[in-house]
Amino acid sequence: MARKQGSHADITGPRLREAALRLFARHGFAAVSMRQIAAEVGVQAGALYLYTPDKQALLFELMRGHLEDLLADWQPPGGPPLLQLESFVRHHIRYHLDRPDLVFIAYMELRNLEPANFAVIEGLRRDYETQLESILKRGLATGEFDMADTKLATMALIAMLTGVTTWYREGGRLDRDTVEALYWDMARKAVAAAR
Amino acid sequence: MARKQGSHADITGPRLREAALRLFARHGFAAVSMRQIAAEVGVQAGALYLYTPDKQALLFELMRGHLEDLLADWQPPGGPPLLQLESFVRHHIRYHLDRPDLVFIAYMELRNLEPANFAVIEGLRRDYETQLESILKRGLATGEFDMADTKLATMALIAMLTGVTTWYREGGRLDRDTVEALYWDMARKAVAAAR
DNA sequence: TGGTTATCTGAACGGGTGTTCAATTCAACT
DNA sequence: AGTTGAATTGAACACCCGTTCAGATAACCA
Repeated sequence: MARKQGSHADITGPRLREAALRLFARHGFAAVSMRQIAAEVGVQAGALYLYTPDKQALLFELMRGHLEDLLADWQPPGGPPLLQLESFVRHHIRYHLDRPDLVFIAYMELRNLEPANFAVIEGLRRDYETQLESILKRGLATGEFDMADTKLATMALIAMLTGVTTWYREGGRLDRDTVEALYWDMARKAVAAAR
Repeated sequence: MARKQGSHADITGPRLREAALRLFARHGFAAVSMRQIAAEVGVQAGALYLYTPDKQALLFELMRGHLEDLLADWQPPGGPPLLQLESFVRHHIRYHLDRPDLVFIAYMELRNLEPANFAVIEGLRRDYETQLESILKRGLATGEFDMADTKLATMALIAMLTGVTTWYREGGRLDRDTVEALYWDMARKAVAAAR
């Protein structure tokens, strides 16, 4: 029963990535089989290999795409470090709330990447962290911020912000704008210089 | 070749839990087989079932033990909320730095718990979060703290603190006491009332 | 209308999975 | 010295894994 209506290649490809993303996020990479993904797509397992060389590449491409989009989607605005930090924090929260599944697997499935793939992903993640640390360093220099160690502060802030995906649920008690504002408030205070 | 030297039951049991903990943390629950664990213990796979009813129970007991220990190990001291918060934060950092593998699987393997087990673990985790939130609420009442939402602040602080396990390495640039002090500094500022 | 080709099926491959259990081994006790 | 029984082996069970590929299908092109 192939080729039922028009070419399926441009439909099955995206559907494969969507199904893999959802299932990996829900059950974990190792716990999901190619046959489960195929069933979700509505196809036999063999057909998936027209669209991905193997299961590992499926995971890697999802993570790489996510991190590259994250990096490309934010450019530091001009202005004082405080304004740059606000832009970074608000963007981080918004971006993560929009893509909970991608964020989830990008943090959870690092262990399941082959060494070469892991190195690429880790590099992209470090690039992202460096963006934040640069802001903190600049703010430290101007005296707007105060912290004993910019690297630790970077990790602490990113962990705090990324944690939003573990509890935020659409339609819950707090709306997205409020969540964004409250995280920005805490982040700002955490690194602020005493006035 | 059984019973080589003395009774092995009180040796194999703990070794099983240690091996499972290490392997689960390193490769993930779903990616580790009972045969791999058995090899680490130095025994055939069948023998593991003298010490655990099944693989799921192995994971569940590790997580339950960790969270129960975490809850039992800290009692709020008397005194003002600021002092209680300091005690909580410092204890959290110390406890997590001492048990990186347990912390890791307790956060990463929730998806692999059967529903009944998940409910237990989630309850324990909520109990722990409630301890922190109580402190924040009290400090908000006394005016020592200032935050718009205690629940969000609780989640943000815990995420920030727990994140220490993702980057801290023994013998690294910062020692444990410094790390503890710097996290306490950020946590304190993040919820502090403007002076 | 007939041939071409992208798309997919369905079976197969070698191997791994969690779990069970009869049989075996051997320290300890009588 | 003989018996007991805790501890373990090793084989077996039924099933699932990622991946490959010859063959079937059907939309498109000449």
